[in-house]
Formats: sequence, C-alpha cells, structure tokens
Amino acid sequence: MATMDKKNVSMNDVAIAAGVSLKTVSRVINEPDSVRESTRDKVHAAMEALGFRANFAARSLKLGRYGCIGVVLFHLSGGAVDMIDGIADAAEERGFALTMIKKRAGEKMTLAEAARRMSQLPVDGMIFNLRQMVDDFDTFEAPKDLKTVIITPMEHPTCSTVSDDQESGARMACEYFLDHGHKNVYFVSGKKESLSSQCRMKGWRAALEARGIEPPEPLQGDWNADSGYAAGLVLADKPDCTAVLAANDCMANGVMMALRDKGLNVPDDVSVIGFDDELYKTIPNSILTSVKFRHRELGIRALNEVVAGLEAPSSRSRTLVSGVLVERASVRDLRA
Amino acid sequence: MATMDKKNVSMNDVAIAAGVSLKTVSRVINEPDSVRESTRDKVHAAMEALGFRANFAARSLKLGRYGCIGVVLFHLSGGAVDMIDGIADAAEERGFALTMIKKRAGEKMTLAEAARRMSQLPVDGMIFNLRQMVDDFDTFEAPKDLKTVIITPMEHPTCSTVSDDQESGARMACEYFLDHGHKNVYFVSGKKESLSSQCRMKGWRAALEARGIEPPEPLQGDWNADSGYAAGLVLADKPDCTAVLAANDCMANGVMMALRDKGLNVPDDVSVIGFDDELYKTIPNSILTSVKFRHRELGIRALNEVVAGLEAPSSRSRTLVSGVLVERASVRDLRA
DNA sequence: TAACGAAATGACAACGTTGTCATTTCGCAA
DNA sequence: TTGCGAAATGACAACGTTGTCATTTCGTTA
Repeated sequence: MATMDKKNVSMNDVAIAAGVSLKTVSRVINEPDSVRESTRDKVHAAMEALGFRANFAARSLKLGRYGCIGVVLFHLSGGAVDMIDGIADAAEERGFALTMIKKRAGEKMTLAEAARRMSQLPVDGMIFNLRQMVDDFDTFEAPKDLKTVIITPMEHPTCSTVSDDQESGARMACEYFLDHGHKNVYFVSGKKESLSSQCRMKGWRAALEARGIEPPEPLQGDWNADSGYAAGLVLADKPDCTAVLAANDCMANGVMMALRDKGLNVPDDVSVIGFDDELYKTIPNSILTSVKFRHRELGIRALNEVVAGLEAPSSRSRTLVSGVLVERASVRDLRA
Repeated sequence: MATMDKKNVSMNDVAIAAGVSLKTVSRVINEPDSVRESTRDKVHAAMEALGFRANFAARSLKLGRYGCIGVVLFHLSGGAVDMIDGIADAAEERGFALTMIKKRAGEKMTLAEAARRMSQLPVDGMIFNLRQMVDDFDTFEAPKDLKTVIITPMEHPTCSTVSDDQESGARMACEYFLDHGHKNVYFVSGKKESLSSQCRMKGWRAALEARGIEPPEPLQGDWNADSGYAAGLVLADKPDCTAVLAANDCMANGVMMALRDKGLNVPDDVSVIGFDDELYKTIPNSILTSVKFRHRELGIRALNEVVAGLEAPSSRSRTLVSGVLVERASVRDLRA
C-alpha cells in the first residue's frame, strides 16, 4: 500500500527512495560508468520499485533536441509502404523515432503549412513525401533551423531532395526496346497529376528524341488495369506498334490482355515493358519485363540525408536512386 | 542586422520585443480572446518579426501531455498502408500527431520492449499493429498510465484490441458457396505465421463444420500468385472440387490461371473467391468475387479507441470491423 | 470627478530533466 | 595516522512554457 499515489514518478522520487541525490539518478541513466556499482544498484532497484520512466518533455527541453524526425505524407500510395519502411528502419538504426502527419484526404496542404505544423511538433528535421505538384513548391523556404528533405523528382531551389531516378529508368526501358531493334515505342501514362508519371513520360520522350525518333502521341491511363486494357485495344490497331512502355505494371498487364484479346501475342507481335515489377505477385509465371525502383533504399537515403544535415540545415543536395530493369520475356529481339 | 543571434526565439524574447509580459504572449497563443486587440497585434507583429515558434518540449512538460499517439509497426504489409492512412486521418481530425517506431527487419520485438521504448517517447497512448504471434502476447501488461490498443485478431486479457473480422469474412464467403449449392469448399492458405491467414482458415473450417461438412485438407500457399497456381494444379485434378476459397486475391488469381491451363473454366467448372478485392487493379475486367476488409476504417477505429481511453487507460474493449463480400462473376450457382 | 466592478495584464512558481561547479568520499602513499 | 589527488556525489540554476494569483487599466455609473 505504498505505491500508486502520485501520477508520474520523477527522478526526484527515485532519488529519495534510493537515498541519493537527483543528479546521481540522472547519472545512472546517462553515464552509468561514473557511478559506483553499489549506488547504481540502489538506484536501479528504486527505479524498478517505483516504475520510473524518464520524462521525454523535460529531457528534450533541457537537451534542445528530440531524437525524432518528422515525416509529412502528402500522398499515401502503394510504393509508399516500402519507402516508409526504409525511413523507419534507417531511423531506428540511428536512434531516431518518427513523427508523422498526413495531408487530409480532399484537403490541400502547402509546403509552408506542413512546415509550420511540423515545427510545432517534436522534430529535429523533416522529410516531405511529395508525389504531386504543390502550389508553393518554388517559393517555399524551409525553417532555417530545421533540416528539410523533400522526396520528389523535382529540383528545389533551397531544400535537399531525394528521388527515384524515374526519368533515367524510363530512358533505360526505352533504349532497351531500341537496342532490341524496335523502331518506335508507344507510351501509356498514369494519372496526369502524378509526378512519377510525368517523369516517366519525359524519360521516354527524351530517349526517342535522342535517336531522332518522333515520339507518338502518349495514351492517357489512370494506373489501373482497365485503363491499360483500353489503351491496348487502341494500340492493337496500329500496325507500326511493336513496343509499348506502360507507366506501371497493372496497366502493362491491361495492355497485354487487350493485345491477346485482339489476337496478338506478347512478345512475338508486340513487346511490353512496365514499371514497379510487382506483377509477379498477382500473375503466375509473369513474363513482364519491368523497371523496378528501390523505394526502400529511397527512404533510407532520405532519412540519412536529414540526419547528415541536422547540424547544417541550410546545406542542399540532390540524390537520385537509380532503378533496375528486371528482364523477363516480354520483349522480342527484332535484330535477328 | 538585428536578427539572427540567439538560436531559438522564446516567448520571453517576443514579450520584450512587443513590450508586454511573457504571460501575455502565452495568452495570445492560447486564449487570444482574453487579450485586447491592439496588444494582440503588437505581439503577433513581434512573433512574425522574430520568427517565433512555440517550443514543443516546454509546452508538453507544463501540460503533462503531448498530443501524440504512438504507433508500433511490428509488420508492414500491403494492407497496412490503408490502415496507417486511417489512423493518420483520424489523428489529424482529433488534433493528434503520430509517433512511429518499427520493428527492425529480421529482429524480434516483444510487446514489452515496444511498450518500454514507446513510453520514452512523446506519446499519450499507443497502437500496436500486430499481424503475427509474439512471444509475450498473453503475459504482456500495458503501462498503467498509457492507453494501449492492439490491432490483432487475437483477444488480449488486459488490452483493448481492434481487428478486421477475418473469421466472419471467411465464413461469409464459405456460406456464399454453400448457399449457391456447392457441397464442399477447398481452401488455399497464406503464410503459416500470418494471423490473418490463420483466422481466415478458422472461419472457413467453422462454416463447413456448422453444416456438417468435413473440411478437406487446406493447401498451403505464401500469398503470391505462383503458390496459388501450384495449388490450382492440384485442385484441378480433384473431381469433387467445385469451390475454392483462397486467402488472398493474388493466390486466387493463381488458382484461376492454373484451372484455365488445365482446361477448366471459372465459374462454369470451378468457382473461386478471394480476399482483399484488389485484383481489379491488375486484371482488366476481373470477375473475381472477393471479401474486402475496410483497413482504413480499422485504423480509424483503433485511433478513436486510443483517444477515447486516454482518461481511463485500463479500460478494455474489443472491436471487430466486418468485411464485405464484393460480388462479381466467379461463383456459379449450382442450384438451378 | 469619483468610485466601482470587470477586463486586461503582470510577477512568480512550477513542470522534470541535465549542465556547472562545489563538496564529499575514497584509495593509496608517506 | 595524515595528506593528497582522483573519483563519486550533491546543490543549484536553467531550459521555455502555463497556472495561480495579484495588480493595473478600462468603461460605466453616480
């Protein structure tokens, strides 16, 4: 009947219970080697008995840092899981926790708003996950004392950015077609407002133009298989269409199904490449060649960039994480 | 050349700049109506000029709360995105931020460890996302002053839990088969260690036994299409197999492809139901009937449960979020 | 103009830690 | 036993807020 009265057990309570000074308790926690073993044991016993847990607020107030990195989710898509996974693992490894806020569905949120909200929370630095354009992107200035990293394919004038190298990935896929003897490449895009889709389209276009090929009109999709199917029906009627690059695997699959339904074979009649390399999860023996981005690596890099910049928040860097072409059997070699 | 000297601008600095007292600045922030408009303007101007941002640590220390809910991710799977989305949206709505930590890949983490780590962080309550069994599940006791909600299908002796009603969902699907005249239902499971898979299997078994049907040996899968395909090849040879329940859509698709490759038609020869209703994203015109769980709703409920329990951390409740059978065309009615 | 109650503002302590610096205790040599 | 330097411990202030209570200022009425 001795416990359970005060709400929170403080270091002072522990100190009294252990018959030592407040500061000694502090030392047991932060620099145990500087405390005699017998004293240390007394303190540990008291902490155990009282159920002491250090107060985060007081500690942070004194130290002037939190040990937390803020993460702002402007958009939560499929690939985001792996990215968060990477961020969280890297944070864990470096002894940081994450503080997360999210744009509410349907509402708008500018970078400035996000920064203002975050800077009221326990964070030493922050990461913005930005997959669509936002109004104040170019004018935004991060708080001078809070390292800010933006995950986005766009370059920012003052903040560090980290991104998949979507453009190179698309170029890589496109050149893969061309190197296999294809004379042109059609493109099925994702949602218009998606920066990923825009970058992939840009890379596709650049690769063709680099070889003096006029890019055909891209087909508009929405990431889902049905839109890919619709695009596939259109493409099946184009005699010059031997190669299709779809902005993700789901649409690529839609394209392939449409081609098949039109009596065309992949890869014999038409070759196809997708993005994300996730079709194998859903389709047995999937043959789709695909450009895979390392989202987990992306998250790790973003977090490391923040941590590296904690001391120099105004530093600025640009990190691109390259993609990988996962070769399967959906591209025919026309050179033979 | 007047700014930029002290690291952090405090309310005291603002007070001096505005020619008012510290407390008045505090009031401008927390109870603006109690401050004369002219004073308020002066203070706001000073805050603006100095770039003042309230110190989270000091505020929390004084208030004794953080306005943050801890989230522990023991496991980060596909469905987790929507759940996190729900948690984050609900948190936002109620004025909370999230503090997140994650089990490191490959390492083990007990509930007790998670609780210990979390209670050193800025959190008023916490949510554990637990999709696999953990060693100390039954013996775990949550900190008495920190409301703890576990997202898991298992019942916990002392903590509140929230879960999809996987078992009912599976039963629902199974009964749907039986009500359509099927005499038996085969089952393809997910990974052994997954609690979702275990619950789905349990529901399937229960539904059959309730009608006096001896459940056939379940086929072991691993969530991916290839394992579903393998199962499908086996099932295609069983003459009594008219209905297959697969523990997710990817495996269901694998099953369907195998059946087709064996010359069987879905649903004419064999009917199939999956879980998660996500095949339509990848397969154009998907006909797969599927049990869909509302992960977002699950997250919302979990967060609301934590917030509701902040004042009474030792309260305990059990919430089940029901699934929905999304009817498409993969089940044949044998009663005709 | 004086007096009054209400509204606005201010002084000071307190929240639970850690840093600084002073003091005590220890182990060992003289 | 005494003295000494090093190790261990302690007293006290400080971090930047908010709560309590006292004081000042305001607008109104007599």
